[in-house]
Amino acid sequence: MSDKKVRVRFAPSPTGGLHLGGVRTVLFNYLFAKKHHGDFVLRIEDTDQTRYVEGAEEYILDCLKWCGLTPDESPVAGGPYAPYRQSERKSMYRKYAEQLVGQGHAYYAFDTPEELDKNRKEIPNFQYGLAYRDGLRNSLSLSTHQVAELLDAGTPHVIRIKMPEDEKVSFNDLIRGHVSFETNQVDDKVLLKADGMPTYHLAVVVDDYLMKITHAFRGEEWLPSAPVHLLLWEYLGWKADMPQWAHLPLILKPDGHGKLSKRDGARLGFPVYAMNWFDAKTGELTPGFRELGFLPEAFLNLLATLGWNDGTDQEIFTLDELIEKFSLDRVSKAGAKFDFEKAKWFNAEWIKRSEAGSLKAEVKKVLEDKGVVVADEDYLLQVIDQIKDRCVLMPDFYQQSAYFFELPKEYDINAVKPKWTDAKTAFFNELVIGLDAVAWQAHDLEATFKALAEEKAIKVGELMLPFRIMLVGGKFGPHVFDIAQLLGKEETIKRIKTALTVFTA
RNA sequence: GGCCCGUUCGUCUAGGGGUUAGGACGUUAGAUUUUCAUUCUAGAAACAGGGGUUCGAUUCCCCUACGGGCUACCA
Repeated sequence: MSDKKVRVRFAPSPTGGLHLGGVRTVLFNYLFAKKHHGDFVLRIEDTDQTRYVEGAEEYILDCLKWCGLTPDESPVAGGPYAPYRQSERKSMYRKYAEQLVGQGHAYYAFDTPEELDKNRKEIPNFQYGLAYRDGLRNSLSLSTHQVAELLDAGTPHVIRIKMPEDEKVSFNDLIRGHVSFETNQVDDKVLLKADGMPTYHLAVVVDDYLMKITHAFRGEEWLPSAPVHLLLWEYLGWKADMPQWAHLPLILKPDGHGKLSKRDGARLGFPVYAMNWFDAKTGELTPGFRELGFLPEAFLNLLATLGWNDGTDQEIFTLDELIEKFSLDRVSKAGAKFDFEKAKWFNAEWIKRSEAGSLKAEVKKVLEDKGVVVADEDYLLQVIDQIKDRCVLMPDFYQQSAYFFELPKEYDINAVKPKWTDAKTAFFNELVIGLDAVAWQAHDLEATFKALAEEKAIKVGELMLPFRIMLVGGKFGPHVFDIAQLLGKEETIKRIKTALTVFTA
């Protein structure tokens, strides 16, 4: 097994938006594949036609693209093991299910869903298996003749695996170590549905085998069905090719307990999906990390450290670093509660560490979406350098930089008016004149400003805030003389004059 | 209920038979920033409980408790 080329797959069901945990599973798959110079496959598990959602597959592809986790093989990229949608592979599965029936490891079952519901309701701990299968309608309990008749009549039926009696199924999970199950406790899972589609259980085994998957990562919620899959690999005669399993810890709600769901996001005010997801049926929009203003690098970074660490104090990792350092044996076993505060911290760190140039396009979009005209991109770059340390999410760039591009929309008048004096009016009137002659550099501006203050016998501290409000409109932003320098002489003077009329009105 | 998995500061985690149990987010207090944020410094804050094993357990074993997952012709 170890000499085989590493091949992993992400196998989502196209039923809606892509959850945090889903992206983390993709990430771990991707990191593992790249680290071992293997292939990363995207396989769409659309075997449940009743749950199919229009646009979900495209959405998943878009998410992967945004994250930069491009599959080597996928429904759109194709590949040597196409097709990559299980619905298009439908015809492949039946023969394996029939093979299992022939071998005595599976059987036909004719019970209707209604009958089974009734049993579940009436019999405590009912499960279709050892204890009850003889009393139900299937090819184990019925005579060969009866079964043939039912089959000939086209009676709807499923194929179920026959769990063996008194056996222990165990395997070595890459994250959890030794895990074992008693077969008597596992029910006879459906392998092939009445509509001819395989269930996940059959499809995942058949496709992992056919696609030569070497390592299978999935959420911990799959652990209970692992024995079914193990047995299938064995019964189908493929045991030597079975991938190594790794069941990832779950991502939990920040408060209370349980798996994180999109409802928690709505309830607690943070995104759960990677990108906005619009449900055409309900008209409901579920917000995403991307639209909220997360950088994909930060998103990946925070996901990577949710359940994994490299053993050092390092917390900020680039994708390349993650590929280099990732290791399954450093993935923790316990579920992790999602912490949105820390998620934002990751984003702020990434913004701070990013070059203005790499932020430019996204910042420009943020500003233009708000109606701010960005005419000069070099100017924009300088603005970004001035303010990126104070932005946590990308939309913060609007609030933090709009005044660099247009007159303040409003002035924090309460911060200046109560203490305003005629002397200050005189100061700023003279400042306008004085400024006109200054070489336009922050430190020269500051010197001129302070000299004039001294001459007028006004404390500099009394003048700094009004000056800031004049240029910015509020009590925030970088050093005021840096702002003035960037704004330019003409604009600065204009803003002083404009604000003066407001302050003295 | 049954089965499976798990359990170190509020949260994410490091560590591992002998440590002042480390880091990060958040939080508190200071410093810097004539605004705010950043930054810096300091502080509070954890080994679920009970039995073993051992000279010595937070670390290894067992039990209990608690938490989570699964228990569909969904994935």
